[in-house]
Formats: sequence, C-alpha cells, structure tokens
Amino acid sequence: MTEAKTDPRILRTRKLIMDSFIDLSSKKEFKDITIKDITTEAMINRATFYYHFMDIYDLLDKALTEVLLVNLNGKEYENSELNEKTLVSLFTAITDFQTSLSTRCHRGYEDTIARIIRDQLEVIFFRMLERQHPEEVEEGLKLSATMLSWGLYGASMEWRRSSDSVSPEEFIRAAIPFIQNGIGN
Amino acid sequence: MTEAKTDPRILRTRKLIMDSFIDLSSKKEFKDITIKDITTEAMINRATFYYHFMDIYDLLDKALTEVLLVNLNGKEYENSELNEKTLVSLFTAITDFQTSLSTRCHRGYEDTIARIIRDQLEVIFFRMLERQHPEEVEEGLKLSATMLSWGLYGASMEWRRSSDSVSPEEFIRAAIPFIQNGIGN
DNA sequence: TCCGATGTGTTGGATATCCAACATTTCAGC
DNA sequence: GCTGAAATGTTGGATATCCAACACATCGGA
Repeated sequence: MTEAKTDPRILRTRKLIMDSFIDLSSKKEFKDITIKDITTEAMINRATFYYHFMDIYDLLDKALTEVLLVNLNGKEYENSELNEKTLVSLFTAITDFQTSLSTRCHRGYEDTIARIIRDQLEVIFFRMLERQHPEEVEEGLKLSATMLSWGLYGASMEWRRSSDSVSPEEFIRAAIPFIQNGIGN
Repeated sequence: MTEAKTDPRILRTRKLIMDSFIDLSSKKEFKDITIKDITTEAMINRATFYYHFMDIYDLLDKALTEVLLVNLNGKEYENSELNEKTLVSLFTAITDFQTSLSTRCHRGYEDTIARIIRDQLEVIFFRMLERQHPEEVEEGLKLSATMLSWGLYGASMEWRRSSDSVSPEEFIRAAIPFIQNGIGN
C-alpha cells in the first residue's frame, strides 16, 4: 500500500494555520489578511508558513478545498451510485458551501472558488463513473466527469442568480431526467 | 531586566497540552484521564509531554494554577490597596473558581486545589502588604500573608459548607472589620 | 521624487519535537 | 498467585520548527 505516514508535526501545524486562517476570514476580508496575522494567531513562525504553503493564495486554495471536502465527505460518495439522490445531495452540498462562504468575505476570488468546486466534483464524478462503467475507456469517463462538474457548478450559479426562492432540491430535480437519460433526439 | 524570552514552540505546546487537559477534564474524571489521551488530543508526542511536565499531577497542578490566575488577573491586584473592595473581589474570585471546578471532576484532589489557591493568595497578599508597609520587615509581612491566605481560603470552605445561600460578598463582609482593625482586646 | 514603514519570501544554524525502542509498573481476568 | 494488556517514564538519533538576518516590493506622506 506504500503508506507514507506524514509527520504529526506537519499535520498539527497545517491544522493550526488553516484554523487560524478560517477564523480570521470571518473577521476580515481576505485582502486585508496578512501572513503575519495568520502565523501570530496560529502561534507559529512566519518561516514555517512558507515551509507548508507557497503563498497566501496557496493557503486560500487548500483551506477552501479542505472546507469543501468536509462538506462533501459527510455524505461519503465513495460507494454510492450516481443516481438522483446522489446528485441532489451533491448539489445541496455545493449550495451550502457557497452560502457559508458568502458570510465570510472572499469577494473577488469567485474564480478560485469555482475551480476548487469543479475540481472536487470532477474527482467524485469520475470515481462513480469508473465504478458504474468499468468497461468504458478512461478517456470518455474523464471527459464526462469534467462536463458534469461544470454543469452542476453552472446550475448552482443559476440557482443563486434566480430570485425566486426555490429550494436547491427542487431546483436541481428539474434537470435530472436529462442528466440520467441524455437529451435523446 | 534579564529578559529570557522562552521559545514560542514551548508556549504553544504547553498551551495545547493544558487546553486539551482542561477540555478532557470536562468529559472524564481526572483519575480516568491518561497521558496518551492528552497527547492525542493535543496532537503532540507522548515524549514531548515529559519534556514539559514531570507527570500528570504536575500538569494538574500547573493547569489549575493557570486557570486560577486567569480568574485573578482579570482583577489586576498589582496596584490596588488591601481594602474592603479588594478583599471582597478576591473572595468572590476564589468561590467562582471553586464553583467552576465542581462542575469538572477533580474529587479527591481537594488538598492540591487548596494548596494552589493558598499559594496564589499568599503571593498577592504579600505584594500588597509590601507596598502598603514598606517599613516593616519582610518576615512579618510574609507570615501575615500566609495567615491571610489560610484565613480567606478557610472562609471560602465555610461559605460552601453553609447551606443558607448568602452571597459571597455578604458572607465575607462580616469578617472584614476584624481583618482590617484586628481583634483588639 | 524620495523615504520610512510594512509586507513578502529566503537562508543557515540552533533547538523543540518526533519516533522507535526499551524497562518498569499497574491491573483486570484466569 | 500468574499473565497479558495497557499505562508510565526514558533515551539517542532524525526532523520540523524557530530565529535573525537579508533582499526585495509596495505604498502613503513629506
């Protein structure tokens, strides 16, 4: 299994940094958060920050990914089918995530957030497709996963834009027949 | 000034250990808390624990002292007189501290707790007496501080024992004339 | 324009922490 | 009693973190 076991100091320090960053994010805008702020809050040296992250954007990226994964892992898609229930669950997880972000202040980084969401969705979709269609070539499954991730993300954008307050569940259900059966002809 | 500046890793690790211990104390009895429990929660190695503390009793001691000092430091007795107001404030700080402990589970360690409270009270009393009576010899001030600390602690025990729910303020005020003016003859 | 102040990154040597292994103690269960 | 499992302490070598110093970029005010 090639289990590599990362040093616990690394796990602890990353957690301290990420927690501090998430905590600060609820108090200041991202652009006003300095690396010194983070390291002071985390009680670690500034040099240590650079041992773990390229720069503050790298941290933003990894912290958001982490938070999103927490949102998603609660649902454990590992062994579930790509069916209506799963799609609804994924969609609400995304809308929840974005709602939680809107209270913090990450304005101006929508593109970063979008990429992170799509990346994680793509991984999840690909795993599911691989399990459900072992006979297909990886190429096609990969591309399908990509398109599904873009599609679902786009749907979440559309849901936010729509002023009528329909629930995420209802909203996405309208599209599910097309996802499952294709557009036909 | 001989400022020695302790390594921030030491401060951070001690804080992690103490916080974990205090957290665990609210979930288990002290006798059921193992050092592995603490180090796991704190995300530090067991060997590191022994770098900072002799054993778990040493930790108990220092953690309780820390908590008590937080209770007391809010009042900053550094520059205040040893008058009625200060005495009432000290007394309520002690009763508050003991009440907070009774929710956690430190039964069987009353003597440790008592010693910690008396030690800290003695330091505070001595500093005040030294400032108010610079002409007196240290010997007498020290002993007075000792007796005051035992006395105030004893009063807090008596307050807890008394079933009639009189407030700490009222309770201690009854003794203040004797403290301030002596027993006379 | 220039300047001081503040933030970003980087580096080499010092040190706190980790790990694995070990001996010892405690204690529940047979 | 005995025995295995779990907890307590201890150690020497490996590694993550700290520190002080440095160069560079940014920026608001004289």
